[in-house]
Amino acid sequence: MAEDVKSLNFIEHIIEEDLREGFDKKALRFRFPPEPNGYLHIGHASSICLNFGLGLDYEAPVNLRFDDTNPEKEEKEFVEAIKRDVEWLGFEWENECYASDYFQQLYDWAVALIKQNKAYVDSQDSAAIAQQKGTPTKAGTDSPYRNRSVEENLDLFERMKNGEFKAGEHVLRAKIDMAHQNMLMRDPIMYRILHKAHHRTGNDWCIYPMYDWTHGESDYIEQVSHSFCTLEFAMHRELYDWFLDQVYTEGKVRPKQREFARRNLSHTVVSKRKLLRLVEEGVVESWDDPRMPTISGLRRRGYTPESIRNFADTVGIAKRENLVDVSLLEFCAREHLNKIAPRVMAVLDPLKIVITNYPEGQEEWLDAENNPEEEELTYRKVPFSRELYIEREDFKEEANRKFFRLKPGKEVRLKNAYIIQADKVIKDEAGNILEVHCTYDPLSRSGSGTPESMRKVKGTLHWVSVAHAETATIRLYDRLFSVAEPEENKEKDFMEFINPDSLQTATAYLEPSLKEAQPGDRFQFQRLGYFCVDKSSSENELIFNKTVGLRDSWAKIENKG
RNA sequence: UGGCCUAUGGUGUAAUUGGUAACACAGCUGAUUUUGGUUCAGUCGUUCAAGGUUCGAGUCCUUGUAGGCCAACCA
Repeated sequence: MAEDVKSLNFIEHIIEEDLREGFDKKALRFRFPPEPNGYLHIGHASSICLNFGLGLDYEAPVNLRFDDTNPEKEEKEFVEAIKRDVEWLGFEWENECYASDYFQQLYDWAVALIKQNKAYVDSQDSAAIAQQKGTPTKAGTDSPYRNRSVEENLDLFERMKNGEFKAGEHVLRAKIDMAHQNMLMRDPIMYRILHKAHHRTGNDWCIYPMYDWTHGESDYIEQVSHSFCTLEFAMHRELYDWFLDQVYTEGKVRPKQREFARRNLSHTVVSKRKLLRLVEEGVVESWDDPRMPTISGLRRRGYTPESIRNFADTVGIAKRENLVDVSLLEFCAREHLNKIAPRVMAVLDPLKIVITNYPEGQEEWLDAENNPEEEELTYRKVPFSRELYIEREDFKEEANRKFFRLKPGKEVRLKNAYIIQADKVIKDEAGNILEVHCTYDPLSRSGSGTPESMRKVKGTLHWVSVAHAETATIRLYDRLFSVAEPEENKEKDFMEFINPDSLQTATAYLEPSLKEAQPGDRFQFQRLGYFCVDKSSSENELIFNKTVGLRDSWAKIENKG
């Protein structure tokens, strides 16, 4: 049996090679390490899918670890949001970990480093330290405090911990090499003094460890075998390894850091700082505004976890610069929504039509298919009557042969109902079309099996009975930025590229079955797109968010003229 | 001026590790269709450059070019 050779990404290749070289498969362990200082976005989703996906593939545990070493920016609110997002994506973590849980261990190790004369307390300000750092091409110079005695260092460090100094008075630095080619190795800071309450440790500490000192050691404590991060940390790897060397004991798993390129999505930005600006400057309503590339925004927009996971898988992972087109994300949304979203009829831009030969006051409840993709077809009832709304753009007084919708003297089918023909256009004095009078073929009812109903008619329109229509507010979203790479132009602020029409609101008329729709429910408004009931929707006001439109080949034909 | 990383269709990734460059999206044709949706069929187009090793190079070597990253008491 020819086994399908599954193509692997470079990270899987690394793991496979480690396994081949004798690494115990049972010792495989991964982690997803967000800093709880903002909301997760689509870029994080890639990382989540990567790490948790590896966990699933290799049956290895994956920890969710909050990298909470900076009490100035981190908050519990973000911890909760992050947990909710990871869960929503459908992943389960083995342990919920916090770097702050390791503060004591980290401190003990730091003391040990001081005793080995591998760390020292520097009492200069940050400007002086930066000054001595040198440049990529010029070696740095030693701090005047570099050769303090072990005793003095121990004493100072303990007093730092005890809160005897103000922020900025001292730092603890690793003693490595001020002339090192890698600037990160030029005596990196391990601890700084911060008199700030931490969201978990409260006021227990007033010294906080830096990222480099914390991250690798946390991986080690958790016995993470493979620690994946983005490319900008590549230079940190040397330091990661150096710190690990200081604490590593033979026989334990030695974590391995490897770097991948972050995923960039076209027509949006995904840096926390920039997303924050969008929120703070009111460009969007909140972090979970459906235009935001945050996971919570995508959720509110109507994306499914499956579609996001599938997107991440399809995009893959590598080490080169990239810009993934949003159209791929949209494809993934449609692909899944097409399978699961019930079809309904809604008219966003109504044009009234009157079926003149349909008896006044009469109504019929017709069968409408819920989803043609389902294995077993189910139906609901939709009301038909003399006066209907159709989409304004579905009628043209004068149209060419390619326009197979409603036009004078030509037949179209009303979805799930009858075949009609336009007879007369009623206009106001300004020439605006007020309504269109039509006649229907009583024998052409859909599903009736009559020869009339089987007639081949080119166009099929969606419609809603005026008398039975529910109204709803519809939010139509477009790309937040009008250019593919808003951050590309270094001279211009990315905010200049904001698409002013990223949100439009409309009042729609819906078939009555939608009255019961609940927040989070997703539908396909036939011929229009996928829509999701917003969380702010209520009994009094139904609110729908447009997730994504259907593929629109008519728009292409139309644009070609 | 230094170091590290990367380079495969328009886009994102693969290529059983040196053996016929493929998959998805996008584009374009056509078929089917009571959604101009879905589905199906077809089509377009790719190894940064120049040398070298080899029977054979996207893969290895050399040089070059282009892009990204590196000097926060951020992560």
